[in-house]
Amino acid sequence: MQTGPQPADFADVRATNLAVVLRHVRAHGPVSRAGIAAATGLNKATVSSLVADLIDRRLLRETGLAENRIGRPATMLVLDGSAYAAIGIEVTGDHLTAVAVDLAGEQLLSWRRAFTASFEPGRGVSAIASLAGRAASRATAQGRQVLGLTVGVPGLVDETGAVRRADALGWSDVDLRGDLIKALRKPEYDVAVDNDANLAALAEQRYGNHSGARNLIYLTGETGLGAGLIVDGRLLRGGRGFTGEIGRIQLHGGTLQELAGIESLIQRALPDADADGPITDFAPEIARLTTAARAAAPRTLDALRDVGRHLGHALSLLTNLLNPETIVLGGYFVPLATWLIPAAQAEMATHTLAPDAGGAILVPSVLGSGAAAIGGAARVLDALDTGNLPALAV
Amino acid sequence: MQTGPQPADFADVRATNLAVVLRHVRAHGPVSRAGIAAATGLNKATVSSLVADLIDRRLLRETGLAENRIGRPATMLVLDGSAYAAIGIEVTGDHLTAVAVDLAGEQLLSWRRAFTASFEPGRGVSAIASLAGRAASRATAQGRQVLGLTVGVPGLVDETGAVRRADALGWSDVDLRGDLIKALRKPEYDVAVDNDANLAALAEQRYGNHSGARNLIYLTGETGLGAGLIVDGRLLRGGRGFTGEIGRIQLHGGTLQELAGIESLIQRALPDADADGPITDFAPEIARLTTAARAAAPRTLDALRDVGRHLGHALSLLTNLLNPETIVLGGYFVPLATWLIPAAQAEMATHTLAPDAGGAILVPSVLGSGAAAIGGAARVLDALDTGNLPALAV
DNA sequence: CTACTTTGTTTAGTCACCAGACGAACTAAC
DNA sequence: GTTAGTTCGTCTGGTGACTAAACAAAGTAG
Repeated sequence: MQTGPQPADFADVRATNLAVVLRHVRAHGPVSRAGIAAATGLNKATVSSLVADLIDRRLLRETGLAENRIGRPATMLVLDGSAYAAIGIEVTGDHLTAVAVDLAGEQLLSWRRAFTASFEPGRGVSAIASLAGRAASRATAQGRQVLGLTVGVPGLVDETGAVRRADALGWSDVDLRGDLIKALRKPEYDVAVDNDANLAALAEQRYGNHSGARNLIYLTGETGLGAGLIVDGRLLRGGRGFTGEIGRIQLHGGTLQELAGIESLIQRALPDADADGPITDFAPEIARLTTAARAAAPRTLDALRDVGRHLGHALSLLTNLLNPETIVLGGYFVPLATWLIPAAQAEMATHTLAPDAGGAILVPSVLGSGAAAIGGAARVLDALDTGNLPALAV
Repeated sequence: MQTGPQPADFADVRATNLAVVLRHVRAHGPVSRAGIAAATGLNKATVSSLVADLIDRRLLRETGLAENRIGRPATMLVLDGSAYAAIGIEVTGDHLTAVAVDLAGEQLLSWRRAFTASFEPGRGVSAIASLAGRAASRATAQGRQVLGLTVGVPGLVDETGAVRRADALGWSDVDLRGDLIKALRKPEYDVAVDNDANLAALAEQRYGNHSGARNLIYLTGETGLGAGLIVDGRLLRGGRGFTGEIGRIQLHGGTLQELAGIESLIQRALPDADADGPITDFAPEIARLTTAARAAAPRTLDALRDVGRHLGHALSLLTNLLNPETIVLGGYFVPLATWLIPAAQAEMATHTLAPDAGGAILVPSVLGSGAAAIGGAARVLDALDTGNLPALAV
């Protein structure tokens, strides 16, 4: 039970146990009521009552199938993904990604469109709201109730959902959550705004190769460099909500953003990088970079090794401070992981304990470029896992 | 309510609400039953029942005093510290500190004795057990029930209470908790072992000048250099429990331990420091150091400024990653804080956001040298605050 | 067809909380 | 001094959620 100042009552017991059953079914495939009772320690009668409630809420479904052992056959229960949807939107300097996910983890839609932050937040907010509105309409048209929307932004987001500072977008002090709620005309679903690295970490925890890890760090490799920190099973937020600002940390030679950011990497790894003006679209540059790396171009390999070392140094700091089990590289680091990871691991090994004594393993993300968007949906679905169920449909 | 796999039942509701009442009385001085009900939202009848239970358990006490407002006078309730005691022991390279604290925060005893780790853990364990046993006897002789014992060790302690590695003691793989339980002949009270920085952070959170802070970092300045990290109200433990190993982090020029550890500071700040052999007792050296600093000896001031800068650099990393509100300097850093803090703050200011935008304030500890011992007792008492009450006395 | 096994529901009981009534104890005012 | 008003804390009855145990349901084994 929680340590909070709030007292508990029956509703809390019910919510907790509903969540226990829901999580158990999600984690342990098709199960019978009796199986749930045996595994959770709840009484059979209680499980029956809880399951009936969850079926009413269209969160569980009976599969007609019976098991073929001795005794009365069991009616198996599985997650019913079909009634609800959660929407996540990721904002970067050059595009928006929207995804909708159902409870069973099915991806209902995955949209990507160009986006220009353009130093004028008003239009940016309109574009985000428009995309969110269309995603919600699509989900509704498919007969699904939208449970919530989370927008991931590369920058500092405070606890009220306001963007205090987002260099990659040129924004500061934009009440994104408030403006979105206005633009969406007070939707009945939940609206939240969070840092992109935080959401990507949640996505990895729920859907990644190392899902369920209680200690996981996600390192974004988008325009900015940020970290989402999950320690002891919880996402760290800190005093103002500004955790994981790893790009800002000072190493010998500059900040990590300067030493190992994507822009710096491109400029050092590609001999003919455009010297004039900022890069507006990174994807083709990264493609050229991987080609050059595969061709073993010395300058490219040197730059990748160098960036890997700096990342490794920064990750050794994180490892000494937070003792994670898993570190996931995301964004543009994923296609480059083959070259970055060995250098980073070598650097980490010299400054931290060995993996068998509490060190961390370093892996590339398998979630693709929209990790933060998926994480936005995951944040919404996580609410169900903690007992915050949708009201009964009438 | 918790997200754990455990289902909830009535006992949990009761425990949660008992803890709510207990915490409220501890935080808000003498209160009446009606006052508790109004503040917590619990029903008056429920509060009466909870209070009766807590009085039976000798955790609360009625003060005969009545308030002088209109209406029926209230019978005020306060914490009853007299029935229980919690014991904390801090182990360092050269001494043991034992404290016993009651529920109301009264320090019942504070012992300090010499200790030699001597590369032979067996005798060290005996010495700790002997001290713990005598502290427990003393508390029992005063009519108090001992609720638990926590031993703080400068080093890596895993989740089972085994010391995996403690350089300052020359220990590795010592099952300290198991050995203590054996040596104390399976005491009926709870025995735990934890990292000294973790416990000191708990002590600051419960008893320090910034008590109640939800985001607080404690930096030890004993033989080793470690950090206790409290983020979002919880102490971070990480995958193996090895968080806060800040001495091990690599900065330009060496590890933080090498750059800003007490030994390094003494050797650089005192021109005539013993060059031969390790320093066995730091206290007199620190005293000489403060004298030299007050006399504005250039070499001393330079060394302090330098160490302050390195600490500031390391703390800027922590601040960017964890966004704490408060950072507390402990151990031998406390008498030197006057000279260390300005340099550290200047360094932090250049690498982090300004305090008004989410930065951290840096202060010396006010708890004295036995902070980890006090924290050991605090860990025991924290169990009460989360509903883990002692069984009813018969 | 009978015995056995396992599932899931039903019934009765307990426990903790809540709302509202009520007695207790005191102040204020006439 | 009596009466009204206020606040405190307890008491009573009611509700919701869990549990244990009995039981009906639906199969297998022989």
